Amino acid sequence: MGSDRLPVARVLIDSPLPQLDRLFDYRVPSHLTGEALPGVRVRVPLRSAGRVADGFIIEVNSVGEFDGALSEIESVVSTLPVLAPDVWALARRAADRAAGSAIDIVRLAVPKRQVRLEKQFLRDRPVDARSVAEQPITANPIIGYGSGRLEAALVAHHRLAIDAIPLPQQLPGGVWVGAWAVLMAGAAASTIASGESAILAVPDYRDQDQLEAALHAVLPDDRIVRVDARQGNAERYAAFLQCLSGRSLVIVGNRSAVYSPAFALGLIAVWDDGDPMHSEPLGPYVHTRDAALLRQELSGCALAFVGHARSTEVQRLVEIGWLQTISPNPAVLPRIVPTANQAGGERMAERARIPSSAWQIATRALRQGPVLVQVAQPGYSPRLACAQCHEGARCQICEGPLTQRMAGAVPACGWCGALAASWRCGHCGSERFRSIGAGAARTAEELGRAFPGVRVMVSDGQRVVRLTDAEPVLVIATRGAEPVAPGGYRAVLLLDGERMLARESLRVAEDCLRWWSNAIALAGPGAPSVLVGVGGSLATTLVTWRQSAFASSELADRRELRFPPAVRVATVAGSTAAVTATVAAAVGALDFDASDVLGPVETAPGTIRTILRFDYARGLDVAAILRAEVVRSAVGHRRRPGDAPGRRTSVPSLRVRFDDIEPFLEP
DNA sequence: AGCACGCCGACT
DNA sequence: GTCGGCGTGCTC
Repeated sequence: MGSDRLPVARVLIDSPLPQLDRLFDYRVPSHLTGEALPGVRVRVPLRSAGRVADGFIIEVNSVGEFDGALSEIESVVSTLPVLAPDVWALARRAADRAAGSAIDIVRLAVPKRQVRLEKQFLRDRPVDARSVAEQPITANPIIGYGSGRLEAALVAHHRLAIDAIPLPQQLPGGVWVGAWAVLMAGAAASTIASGESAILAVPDYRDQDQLEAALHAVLPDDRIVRVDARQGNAERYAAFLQCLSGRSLVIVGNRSAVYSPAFALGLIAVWDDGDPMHSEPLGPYVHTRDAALLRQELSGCALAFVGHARSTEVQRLVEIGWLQTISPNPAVLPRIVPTANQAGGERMAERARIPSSAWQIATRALRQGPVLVQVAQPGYSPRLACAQCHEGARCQICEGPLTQRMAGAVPACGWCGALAASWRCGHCGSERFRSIGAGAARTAEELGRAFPGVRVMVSDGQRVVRLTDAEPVLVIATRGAEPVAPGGYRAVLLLDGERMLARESLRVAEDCLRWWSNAIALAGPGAPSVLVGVGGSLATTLVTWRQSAFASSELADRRELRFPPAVRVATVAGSTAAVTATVAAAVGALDFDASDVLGPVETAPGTIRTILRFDYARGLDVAAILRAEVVRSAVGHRRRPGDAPGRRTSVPSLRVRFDDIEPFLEP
C-alpha cells in the first residue's frame, strides 16, 4: 500500500471504558502531518465508520505497533499541544499504580477546552517563547532554617519533609498569615529565581488564600497562577493556558495542581499532606502526596512536604530514607498547657464546659487581644435525642440524625436537610427532644455568658470570619476554619479533645494532633495553648512539640498491625461474584497470606467488599492483577442475573480502590 | 458504550 | 431455505 509510509499517530482515546485504556494507532493523512503532533487533541474513528471519539496524540512514529488495517485521524481539534509529555508519563504511571485509567488522570490534568480562550492564546503567543525578556527575580533568604540551608537543598532538588514554624507572621502589606505560607512562598521564589517553575498544593481555599497572599508579597503577580476548586471552567482553562506559556511560574492550587503542565519544573511543595482534602474523590483516587512523589521521581525536581504535624506516610518516607527532614533552627516551641477535665472551681467556667484554669488563662489573655476556641462541631446542637426515652432523634423521611443549627431552631436532618417541624419519637412517641453535645454556636452562647462583655464570633464551615485587628474577641471555630489573628491569638483553647478522639478511625490520633497543632500554630509568640481533657502521649507530644516522634511511634504500631501506611491496601468492592473471582485471582497469582485478605463483608444485599493488604514492593503486581479483573468484568457479561433482557448494567460490577485513607470505615 | 458478527427457532 | 433473536466480542 502506498499509504504505508505515512506517519502513524498513537492516540489515547477519551473513554471511561477500562478496556480502551491503551494507545490506538491511526494513520496521519498527509494534509494533517504538520498539525498531528504529540499532545494535541484529535478526533478519531472508532470501530465503525461514523462513530468518532475524542483523544490525544501521545506520539507520532514512522511505523505503528498494530499490524491490522489502520484508520485515519479524522481531524486535529486544535494545534495546541495540551497534554505535555511529562504530564502524560505521570498520568500513565499514576493510573498503573492505582489500577485505573490514564484518561481519568488526564481529565484532571487537562481542563475541558474553551475554544475562545484557546484561539486567543494561540494568536497572542509569541512565535519564540525565549524572545520574551523575563524580569529577573531575586529571592529573599528563607528565614528560620539556618542560613542558606533550605535554598541549597532546593537547588540540589532534594526531597524534603519540612517542619513549619508554628507562628503567624506579618507580610509587608500588613496581612497576617501562617509562617508556613511565608516559607512555601520563599521556596517558590527561590525556584523562580533559578529559572524554574514551582507547583504548590494546598488542601483548601483558606490555606490557598494565605499562600497566595504570601506569594504576592515576594513575586510579581504575573508569575503566580492559581488553579483551584472555586474557579469555573473558563477561569481554570485560562490558568491552564498560562502554564503552557513557556515561562517559569508558581502554580498554586488544590490537589489537581500537581498535574499542571509546568515549564521547567523545579519544585513540588505540598502543604499539610495529612489533610483529607488532599485525597482525590474521583477515580482512580490518587492522593496529592502520591502524585507528587511520582512526578518528582519522573522529573527529578525538588519535593517538599511541609506541615506542623507529620503524617505517618511522610514519616515512613523519612524512615526509609526517601525524604530528609528540615526543622526550624533554632527550634520554635509553642507554649502548651495540658489540663485534665477537672470539675469544680469557677462556676462560670463550669457552665461553659471548661476547666477553671483554662477560664483564667482566657480571661487574662482577653485583656490583650483575640482568643481562639477550637470546637469539634458546627451548628448549635450537633445531635438531638428524645427527652423521654433518650433514643437518638431521627429524620422521619430518611432516618438521618437530627441537628439544630441555632438555638430554638426547628430541627433539621443532618443527611437530607428536611425540617422536622412536628417531630415525634419513633421509639416512644414523645414530642419533646433534648440536645446532646454542643456545636460552635452553642459554645459561643455559653462562653458569651462565661465571659461577660466580651465580643464573640463564630467561624465554622459555612461562615468563616476574618480578623482585621488585635481587639479582644473570642473566636469560636470548628477545626480547619480558624481565622489568622493579627499578631497571633493571645491564647488558644482546644475544647472538644475527648469528642474528637472518640471518632472511630484508624487515624484519629494523627488527625487530632494535626487539628490541634494547626490551631496552636495560630497563637502568638509565648501565648498559651490549653489542651482540655486530653492527656497521655498526645499531650506530651504537643508539650514537647515533637511531632515526628509521635508519627514514628504511630507508624511502629501500624507496622506491628500491618496497617497502612506500613503496608498498602486495595479495596475490592462490587457484586459477590465479581469480588470473589477477583480476590481469588489475586490470591492465586500473588500468594497472599490469609491474614492479608480482610473480608469479605456484605455492604448491601448481593454486594461485598474485601480488603487486600500488601507490601509496597508488590504494589505494581497487585495493581496489574486487579486491573486485569476490572477489564474482564467490564468486557464480560454486562448483564446481571435477573436483569431485564436487553438492558445492560450501567454500574460496573467491580470497583477497585487503592490506599483509601479510611479503608476500614463502613461505606 | 455502541455496534457488528454469529449461531439457533418460526416464517414467506 | 432465511429473517432476526440476543449472546459475545472488539474497538487501531
